[in-house]
Amino acid sequence: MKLSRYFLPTLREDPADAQVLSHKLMLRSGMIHPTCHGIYSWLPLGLKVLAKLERIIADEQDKAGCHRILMPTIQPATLWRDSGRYDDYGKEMLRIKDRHGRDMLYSPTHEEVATDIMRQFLKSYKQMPLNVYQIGWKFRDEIRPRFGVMRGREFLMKDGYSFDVTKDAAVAAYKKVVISYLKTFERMGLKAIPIRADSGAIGGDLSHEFHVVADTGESEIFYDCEYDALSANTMSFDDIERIYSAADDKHDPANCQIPTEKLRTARGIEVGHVFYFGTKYSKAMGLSVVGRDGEAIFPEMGSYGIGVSRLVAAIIEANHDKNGIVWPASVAPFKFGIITASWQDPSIVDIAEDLYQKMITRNVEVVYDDREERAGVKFADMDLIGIPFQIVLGAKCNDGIFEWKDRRTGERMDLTLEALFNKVDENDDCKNFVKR
RNA sequence: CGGGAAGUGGCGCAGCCUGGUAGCGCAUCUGCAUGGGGUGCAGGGGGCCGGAGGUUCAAAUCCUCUCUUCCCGACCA
Repeated sequence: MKLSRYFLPTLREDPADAQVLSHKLMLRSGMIHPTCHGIYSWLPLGLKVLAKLERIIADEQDKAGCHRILMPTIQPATLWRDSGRYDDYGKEMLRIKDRHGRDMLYSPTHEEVATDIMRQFLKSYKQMPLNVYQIGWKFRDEIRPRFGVMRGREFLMKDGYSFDVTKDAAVAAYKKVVISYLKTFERMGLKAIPIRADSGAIGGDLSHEFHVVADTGESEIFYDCEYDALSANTMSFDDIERIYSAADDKHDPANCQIPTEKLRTARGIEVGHVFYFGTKYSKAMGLSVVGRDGEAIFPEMGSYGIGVSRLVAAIIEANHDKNGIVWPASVAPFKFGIITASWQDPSIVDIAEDLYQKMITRNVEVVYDDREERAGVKFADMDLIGIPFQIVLGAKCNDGIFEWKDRRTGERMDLTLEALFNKVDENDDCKNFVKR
């Protein structure tokens, strides 16, 4: 992408309305545009990041054996009357009427629709275990939307629903999702702490929240430093049950088992929440299958959510510096950036154009700042929008030398074209993605 | 909804107290210069001062109402 032709409305100053850093940076880098209170349009740069997150989430879900579907945002009230939640769910649920006067709603969550689908599909215990998920928009008419997409009213969520024959199987499905979530967050460059939680409006008796550690997090969390050393790839659910973690409302310093020197205190942003709630919905909505002995079985269910649009903000909260966003490479809108330090030297522009074309041909995610601006402006914008790897073309590129800059470390090195492409390949996990 | 604050070119702000018909920085456009870390100079365009009503010869400025936004509380991915 050439920046001169891109739709990237960057701002030099923080909008006065934005309070938190991620919101300021998302507005300044032209990722989002506020459409009304708590409702945002996603501009090209922001949408690219959302798509990256979706891709990682979908990949991990698929690996965990879940099946992607897509459910409607507008739903009939009848389904919610079946589950008993139409009257229970408060003003967060946006209620509307269609032209025939039928009660409809913009869905805040999808347990009812998922259960309804399975009422049609699930006939036998042999069809389970089954786990379906979607990545779709939700609407919750929050009392007080704030912090940009961190707490918007309309938000993108990955929500999944599991159906199992027995409680043991359902709990196993639950544990599997928890582990896959940890892998998902780790791939986004995030440190996520699972914390035992109340199940709230969804109901049920087993629930975990996932908190991303960031200085500007909304809640205070406490956890054993052992989490720092663990990798999601080797972690088991037993580790999660064994290792201490709690949010501020649950943490009791007097009864905390672990020694204070091992206790970590941090701010956390809740980016995921999972529930096991048994037969609550299957019984209420009449979802049953035939068991081995011909008996009726109400599937044991769980639901699993990741706040995708909130994750964008959470990643920024956890990855920024004074110059702007510092995207982890796996979620960056563009992995590589090309900057010409002088646009008036035609040879440099030609070399930049050539390099850009070569990278495009290799299907590399690259943004080329071809604008007729001072180098300083280009550097500032590349840093603001958080491009992880930046290639700078100066006088030395006439001798075949390119400067490579790592946004995270600030490290710079001079490379030949061949070395440059090795470096590009080494850092281009898109190709690895496809291979896998 | 309760408690605070604020609405003035695209963005950030000043002007308001003490009414006289709008200004600065950034952005944008033009020209010249510049060319390795948010360039310099000069010139230009763009605002019925959130909206409605009132007071007044005269309202961005004073009064009333209203809408919107932000912060604190209850809610949550």
